[in-house]
Amino acid sequence: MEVYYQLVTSAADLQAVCEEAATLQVIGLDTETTDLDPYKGELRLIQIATSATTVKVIDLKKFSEPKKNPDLNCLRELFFASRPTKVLHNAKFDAKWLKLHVGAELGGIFDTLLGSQILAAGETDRRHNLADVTYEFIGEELDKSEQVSNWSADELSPSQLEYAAKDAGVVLRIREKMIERLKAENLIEVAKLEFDCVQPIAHLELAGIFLDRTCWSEQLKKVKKVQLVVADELQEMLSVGALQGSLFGRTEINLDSHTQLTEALTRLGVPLPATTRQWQLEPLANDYPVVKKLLEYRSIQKAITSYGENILEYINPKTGRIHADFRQIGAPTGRMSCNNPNIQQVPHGEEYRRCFRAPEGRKFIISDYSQIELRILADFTGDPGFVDAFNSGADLHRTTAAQLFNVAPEAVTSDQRSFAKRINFGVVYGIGAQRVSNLTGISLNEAQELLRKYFATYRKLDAWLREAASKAIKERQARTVSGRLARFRFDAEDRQSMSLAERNGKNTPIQGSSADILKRAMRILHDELRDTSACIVNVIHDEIVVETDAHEAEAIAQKVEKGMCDAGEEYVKKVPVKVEWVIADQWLK
DNA sequence: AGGGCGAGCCAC
DNA sequence: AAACGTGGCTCGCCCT
Repeated sequence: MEVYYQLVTSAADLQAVCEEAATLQVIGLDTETTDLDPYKGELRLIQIATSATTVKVIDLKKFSEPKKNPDLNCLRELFFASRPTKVLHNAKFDAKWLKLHVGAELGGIFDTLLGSQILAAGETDRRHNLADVTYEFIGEELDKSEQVSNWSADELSPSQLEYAAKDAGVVLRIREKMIERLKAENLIEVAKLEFDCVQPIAHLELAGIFLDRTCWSEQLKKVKKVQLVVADELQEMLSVGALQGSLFGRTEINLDSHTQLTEALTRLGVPLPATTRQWQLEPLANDYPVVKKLLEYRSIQKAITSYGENILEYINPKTGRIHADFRQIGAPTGRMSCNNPNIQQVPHGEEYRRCFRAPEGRKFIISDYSQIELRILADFTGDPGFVDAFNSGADLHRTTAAQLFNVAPEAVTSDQRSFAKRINFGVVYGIGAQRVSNLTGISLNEAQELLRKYFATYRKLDAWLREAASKAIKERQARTVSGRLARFRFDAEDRQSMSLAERNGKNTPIQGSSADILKRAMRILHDELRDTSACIVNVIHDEIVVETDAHEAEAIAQKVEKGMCDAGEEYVKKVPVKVEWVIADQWLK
């Protein structure tokens, strides 16, 4: 389809564009930049499609200091308003550039990337780049060859401008088709939830988080010292009885090679299980000192490789902070994922987390939902045991332990409580007797008996889980509280794939609803914190880390707690939603 | 040489 | 067979 573009280079033309756009219900939006990193490159073009075939291309090179330039005020107003709806593909990308380089925030986002992912509902074989989505929804090929062209040239070529204009126009046509499909699949609500979460995540990435380089290096130095000793000890133990070793000193093996390790351990007469995984090796540790040493080595090695110097390379030279990438729909359940680096998987140990800290004069508010998945489960199942425990403020794990062990709640030992806790959490994942047995050390028969008792205590919970499993097979899908859809693929001949689908049927609504609540909370907090010193700097599934000026930390913490509770209570009705927070200098609870 | 994949282990 | 769910990272090994 032919797209007509108008190049906008003057304040007067821009004003006219904004005035026209403001009268519309929907506009297409896209940007062209000279880099992928907004802290590095320049924002060159902003394309506004007033119709699928008419696009205004704003050349920011013709506007000096765009962030402060009053000529762009009309643009900032247009963008911030919830109407017209702004249609973009991967809006997070553009939102970051517009925020940083123009000082603009986008209201009323429709993101065709997220829409495509929502419709795919976890089908992993689907691609979601603009070319693929264009083909999928309107059946046209899209030429992306200019995407990587030189966007810093003084004068852009007609071909570049045409390409730029085309992308902004095509999303309008995709949206028309996409809305039909979202409606047909009952996915409008979840789409809105996701679209509203784009801007908060854009700000989260721009804000980044401060990592104390020195603190991290010092920690690493300590671990490396220990590692040398442990590696040497392990080599020594493994080389006993090696053939070539006697003449030329010790035979060194690669301790990280699974093959070499298996060989060496076998030679030493260690009865190796199928794999050398931690959980399989643990029972052998007492009888074989070499196994114990191996486990020690592994845990140190993990610390050095995964949490070593590499993370320091992610510190942005401009901001001195780490700006990780968050994938808004990272898992089929709707959970976010994070990489480059993954700051959702920093070890819980104090020595690591204390390196993430608030800069001078700032504070962290570390805030998390208390047992949100179990509360969601209580709400879904309406099981009186769960519901009453949460409503009365009782300790659910203690209550469960009392039931399982036939003792009064006050008489529950800490061992019994942690036992019950494991079962309660396990249930969320569709745990079976085998796993209970492995986890707790009781026999398979005892584990079966225990689960019978557990589900006899929580009858409605049992019924809900059974129903969830059978629905997963019958309907091949599940939904969360926001209506998010997850489709399951399995082979009716393959028991393993069937039982996986059943466990997914139980787990997806719970894990996914928790993700829904968190995303809703991010939106609420984004609005609540807009004109304060506070910003969200990390999000870890049920935890939100906010950074704020120290003087208003207490007030901000109150806002955060309220926002998170409100988000939860929009979806969870039968039990209260509880949020716990601390104000701290470091990422420590 | 470098991509793909599995093993192993970190987070929730 | 970890038959307890979702991710990402780093390593060795295999393949082209």
